[in-house]
Amino acid sequence: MFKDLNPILHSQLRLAIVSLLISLQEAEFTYLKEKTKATSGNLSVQLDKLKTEGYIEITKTFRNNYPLTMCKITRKGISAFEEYVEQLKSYINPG
Amino acid sequence: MFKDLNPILHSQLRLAIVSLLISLQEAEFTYLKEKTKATSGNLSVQLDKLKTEGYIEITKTFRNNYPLTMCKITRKGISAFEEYVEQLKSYINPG
DNA sequence: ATAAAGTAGTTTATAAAATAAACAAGTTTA
DNA sequence: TAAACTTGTTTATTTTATAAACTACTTTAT
Repeated sequence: MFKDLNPILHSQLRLAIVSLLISLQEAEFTYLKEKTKATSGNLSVQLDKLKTEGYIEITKTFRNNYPLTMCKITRKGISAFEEYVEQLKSYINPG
Repeated sequence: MFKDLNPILHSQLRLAIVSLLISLQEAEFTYLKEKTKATSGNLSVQLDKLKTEGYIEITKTFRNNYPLTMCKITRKGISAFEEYVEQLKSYINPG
């Protein structure tokens, strides 16, 4: 009847992050922060969860002397997102 | 870009409850418990939250000597659900 | 050269939510 | 009349989300 919702994706901020990365492939920390309107701390924590789950990859470099954190969606992240959407449908669509 | 997700509905159990009530109009506590596979305690707490929010009405009677708790969706609950689905679309659909 | 302000984050502490365990109040069955 | 069952509620615990505080370094102004 109701499929279990992937708890990693069933979070407003993590869902927004993954949603952005799905369409962009990759994005910078600061870009994600601006688009999601999250605080740095919250974003940092949620990115780490997504990374731990293998849904994104994080690479740290420098640009113009400043730290630059790049986040990239993985294949696992993409299919988890697609599954999550299917799970949601079991709640949204009657029957 | 991303609409805020109604936190009352952005919960696996509460979403399942409301989803069921949307199609049935009303349902008994025990029925909801069976369909959602929730524990009684969890169901009790979440029904109370939905009631407090005005999304459902709860009426308590007896049937065959046993307590009978009936839950009914309200107009407010219906429109909150519809809004929630719209909010979700801003995450799911690119653009 | 150095203090003040800014960038880009991380870590830790607090608040909120979900869940489970324990309890209540009765009913039925053996 | 005791044991087991029904239908829940309340309280305690765990998990999760969020915010506050901190780190580390850079740039700008003095």
